[in-house]
Amino acid sequence: MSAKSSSVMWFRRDLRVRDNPALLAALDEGSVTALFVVDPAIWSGAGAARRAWLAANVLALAERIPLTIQHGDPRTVVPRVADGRRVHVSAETTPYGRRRDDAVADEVELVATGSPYAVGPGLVRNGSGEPYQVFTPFSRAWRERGWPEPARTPRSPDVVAGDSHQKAIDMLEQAVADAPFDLPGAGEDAAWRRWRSFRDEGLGSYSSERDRPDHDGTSRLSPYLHLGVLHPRSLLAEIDHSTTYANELAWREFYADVLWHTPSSAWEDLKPALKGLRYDEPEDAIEAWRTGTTGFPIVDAGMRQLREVGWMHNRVRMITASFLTKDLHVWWPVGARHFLDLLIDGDVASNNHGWQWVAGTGTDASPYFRVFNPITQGLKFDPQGDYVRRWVPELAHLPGKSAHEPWKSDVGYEKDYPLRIVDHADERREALDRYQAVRG
DNA sequence: GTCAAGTTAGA
DNA sequence: CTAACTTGA
Repeated sequence: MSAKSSSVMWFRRDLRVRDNPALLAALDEGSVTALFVVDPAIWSGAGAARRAWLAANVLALAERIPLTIQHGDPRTVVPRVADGRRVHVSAETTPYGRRRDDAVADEVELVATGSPYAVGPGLVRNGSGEPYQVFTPFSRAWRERGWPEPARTPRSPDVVAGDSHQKAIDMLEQAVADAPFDLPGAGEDAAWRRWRSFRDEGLGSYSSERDRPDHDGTSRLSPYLHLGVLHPRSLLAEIDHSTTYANELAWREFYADVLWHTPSSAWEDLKPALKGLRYDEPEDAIEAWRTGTTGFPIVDAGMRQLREVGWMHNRVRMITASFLTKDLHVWWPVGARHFLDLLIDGDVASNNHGWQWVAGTGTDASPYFRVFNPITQGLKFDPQGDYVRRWVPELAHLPGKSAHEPWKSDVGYEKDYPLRIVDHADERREALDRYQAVRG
């Protein structure tokens, strides 16, 4: 392009300046209007913590480059701001994002460069050209295919200030003020500090420590990856691709790929095999699950961690999800919805397919009869009971692993910890019976 | 330590 | 045909 002009960079799930190919593509055309649109369709459906986390990261980006902040339906706001100019984006791959972008592209020239993933969803195929349905072979092919090097960081990006909507800025600032608890540090610099600290101190022991909810052994990078404050390619460039952490990033890419091929799997069973399964709607028990008062220590600890900090250790996500679906026989979207309302890293692809993995309706040739035992899982992964005591004050007086089995202690219930709402052995059999019934 | 058990992907 | 699969009893 010879005569440099002007374009728009519309930020969505890529709230960063570093390693942002879409931003570079926009800058290649001349001066850039950097736009963020507070979309009521997303904003009104998000809980206070998710709104605060998004707002804090948008405002952090606005401190780095002049950001034009607007509010309203992107289908009308983006064309108005563009005013005939081209609009650059990172490709969005979720069902809502794709519908929205298709609609916006009817009104403006929308140019997609890159995506929130190292390998764009849809690009990894098996030998027959079909999408993978099982993680392990996907991850092998994903590694073999590879991805580009990180994009360069623009030194002094020519971003020009535009008209912001004061109401939109007020909404963001109010959301940060209304944060229900302390959030991680927002913005790219905080994200990179967390990455470097994890890379230098946590990566070596990650494969064994990641499964321990009582230790700080996870990366805690998911909230940044969720909003694109970090790009996974930036991280992969600094580590060995055979590491367990790279494999966890591959899970994220796998689920995005699955959702790309089957958008309906966001809220419906991916595999129809269990369509006829009988589900319950036990309102009181579901509420006990949400509030962390089921009487199963590891389940309650996880559910309270979720409410209190907007994040839950992944091992415990699986345990609590198994409890809702297998012990309470509740359809997985009920749990997926609750997680998405509260998790600051809640991502429709990873969250909902993780739920389907547990429920047995998802990918993976996983046995439908997999039922987590909440007590043995607790004893195995929180062997000293530290995690349970940290999140369940009614059990804080029980020493060591006895916190996992208050029913075995004379003083187990003296702080009013609730009795177990179900018998796990009974409900396990019930779950297996129901699966058998639909399989004939 | 062994078995229970379903599905996929690639040899 | 066989290995693999965030497991439980």
